[in-house]
Amino acid sequence: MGVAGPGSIPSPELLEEFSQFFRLLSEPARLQLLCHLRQGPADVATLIEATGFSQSHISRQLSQLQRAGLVSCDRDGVRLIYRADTELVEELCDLVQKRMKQRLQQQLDQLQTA
Amino acid sequence: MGVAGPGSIPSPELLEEFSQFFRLLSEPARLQLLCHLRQGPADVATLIEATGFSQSHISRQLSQLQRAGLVSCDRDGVRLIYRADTELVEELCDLVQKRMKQRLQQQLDQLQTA
DNA sequence: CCGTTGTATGCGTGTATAGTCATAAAGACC
DNA sequence: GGTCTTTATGACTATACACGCATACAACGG
Repeated sequence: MGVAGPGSIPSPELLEEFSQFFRLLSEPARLQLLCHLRQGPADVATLIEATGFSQSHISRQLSQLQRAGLVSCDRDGVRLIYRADTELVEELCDLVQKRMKQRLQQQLDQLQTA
Repeated sequence: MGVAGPGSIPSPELLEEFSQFFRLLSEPARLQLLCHLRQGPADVATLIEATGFSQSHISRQLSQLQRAGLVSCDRDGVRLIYRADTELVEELCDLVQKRMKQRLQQQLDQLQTA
């Protein structure tokens, strides 16, 4: 075992699962829906209004998020009320944002040193 | 402010940056490269050998990862030795994996209850 | 049962990009 | 300079999928 650490290489299947998950978050539309839902549950009409996307598009994106367990919904009569299901996305975004800040700061420092 | 929490909706620009970042991780090939590099620095030939991808493909993917600050490289003569630059990716994958396990466990419990 | 409202889905289009091959560019050695 | 090796890039193809339109399907009210 090398000095670099014990982490071995994930199986192709796991790699595929990870990438599929990140793929969900790689679309601004879906990220936007998740953000709206983190403010509290909302029905589809509200989400359409908020995002400006077509009903069919919203419907499809929400299905994908639901299959991944990131959102779920209750019926209110014929309406569906969606809600975000985990803080996972926020935690992920927090990590990424922290790293983005860090990088920008480094670049700033380099410019000032030079 | 609602009871749901203080988190406001990110600007479209930030949303775009997040999604671009996650997009990088949404490709098994890139994830695979990152995993290999986490085992320690490696030259391009090794990465080609390990992944089976063409040289041009590897080169492009590494450039993308480098622009995002996830890898960097040193020259050894004409060779480039790449290295992973942050633990961010591991942390992200750990979070996702934790959540995956959690979901599977829930589904298991439901089946056993029913 | 029928209309109305809200959600899902088949289909088509456009765009982005993964991946390859051929080739150019850059560095090392003679 | 010429040649060899390693990396980068232009051109191309194939595929995935975002997104909208039209429409089918489901749930409620009369």
